[in-house]
Amino acid sequence: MDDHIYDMAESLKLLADKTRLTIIALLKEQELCVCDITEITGMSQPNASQHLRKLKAAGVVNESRRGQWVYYSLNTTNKPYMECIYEHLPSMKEKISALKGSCC
Amino acid sequence: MDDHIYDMAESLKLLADKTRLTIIALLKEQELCVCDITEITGMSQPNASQHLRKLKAAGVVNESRRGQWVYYSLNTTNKPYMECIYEHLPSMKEKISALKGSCC
DNA sequence: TGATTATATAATTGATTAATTATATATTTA
DNA sequence: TAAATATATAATTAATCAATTATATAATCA
Repeated sequence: MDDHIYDMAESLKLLADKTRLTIIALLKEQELCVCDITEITGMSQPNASQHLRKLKAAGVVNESRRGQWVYYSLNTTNKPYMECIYEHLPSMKEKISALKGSCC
Repeated sequence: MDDHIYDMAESLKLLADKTRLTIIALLKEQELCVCDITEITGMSQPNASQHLRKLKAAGVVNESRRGQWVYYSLNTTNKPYMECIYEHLPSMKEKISALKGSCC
């Protein structure tokens, strides 16, 4: 019971960050590569990479390399207590459709 | 949309802490005073007080003073995206029933 | 009123962590 | 194979934050 609370707290720490929550909101719409995420958000590439690594380590996102590009997608089946958070994220459709896609 | 994500991240930071999550799990069972919480968890009184203050400032818990004692209760209606978290907290019934209640 | 109990606040300390800068690895293409 | 592009990792720095210690406030009771 104590372990469960500890695990929940550790998982929630991952979501309790503006940058990672933005990445999650984007990936909820569709899978994206790192360069898409940096273009949409304006964050640096190393910064995006580090946050994605943490999310992947916790099983929140899945990774798949295709050629030069590494695509990330959201794994919504991972933690049931995260569902209501995913559900209440704002839509990122507009930001994604504004993608120039100059990298991939 | 950016503001919403920022607000969500700030709110989630409150829950992303083992100590506060434990307090929330306890208050989900029933309202408790500060001395109950310190007795059940073994945390220090100033520590409990500080965490409760943060939770109250965010509207996560309600406060009511009755005599010497200040009772806290969980405000589950506050943030809809926290519902699934509250739902998946482990039961604290056993710990609460083991209360000696030597303070209040 | 003075002592006791319950709770809150303030100051300090140590640990955690996000972002940046610099560099390394991996894949593709000329 | 060399150059270019995409991504990852490492090291550093600055900021945030939890817990402790010490002290203050508030309510009750003798």
